Amino acid sequence: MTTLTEFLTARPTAAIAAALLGKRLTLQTAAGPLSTWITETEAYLGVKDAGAHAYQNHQTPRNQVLWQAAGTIYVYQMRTWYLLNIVTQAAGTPECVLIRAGEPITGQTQMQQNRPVPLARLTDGPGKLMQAFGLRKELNGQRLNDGPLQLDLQACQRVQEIGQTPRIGINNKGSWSTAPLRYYVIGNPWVSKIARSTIDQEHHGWT
DNA sequence: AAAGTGATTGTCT
DNA sequence: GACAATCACTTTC
Repeated sequence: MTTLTEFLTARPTAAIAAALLGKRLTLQTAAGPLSTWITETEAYLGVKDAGAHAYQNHQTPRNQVLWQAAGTIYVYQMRTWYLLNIVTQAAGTPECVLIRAGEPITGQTQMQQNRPVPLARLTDGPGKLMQAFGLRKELNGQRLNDGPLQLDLQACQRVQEIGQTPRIGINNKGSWSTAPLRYYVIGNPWVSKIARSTIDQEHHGWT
């Protein structure tokens, strides 16, 4: 049995980001559980990564929770949206994985109340996922699996094929702009910026 | 289908 | 005052 801490520390953060695909992410609410299969992630490699908030160990009030232990939730605001990250590696090593999208499993009705759009556009982006969950910054600094937000390492889909591209929105950061640190489930409809023609209607990219 | 633009708001220098 | 780990809408092919 792999513990959450082992899962989030025993290998490089890029490998953790890939391993998170297909895992179940659930938010417990008064209206019941809102859960998704993770379909898209990005790795942020801390002090050496020019695209990361923790680049060169630069600490600010916004990003300070990145230096906490693996499993700490890092939420920050991007314009009018909120983005969810999971801190990886030991305390003091400010790396993390951005959860960019997920396939709805349960709580679809509730999620569509939080974000009134068609199912196909409900959770196919990092800001959209957080809006569907009805979350803002309240979970920042809290611990995953120690509150309403839970990652289930047992329940998971198996990914047919993992796609890899540069991270979205990381511009003018030299080789870090092109580093292939974004991972996604090829064929899944709930992935940001994908061509409809590549969607696997039958299995959504799972085996 | 892809590329471009504007909205909008907290954060940091 | 500049800018951002986004999104939705418009334009163009």
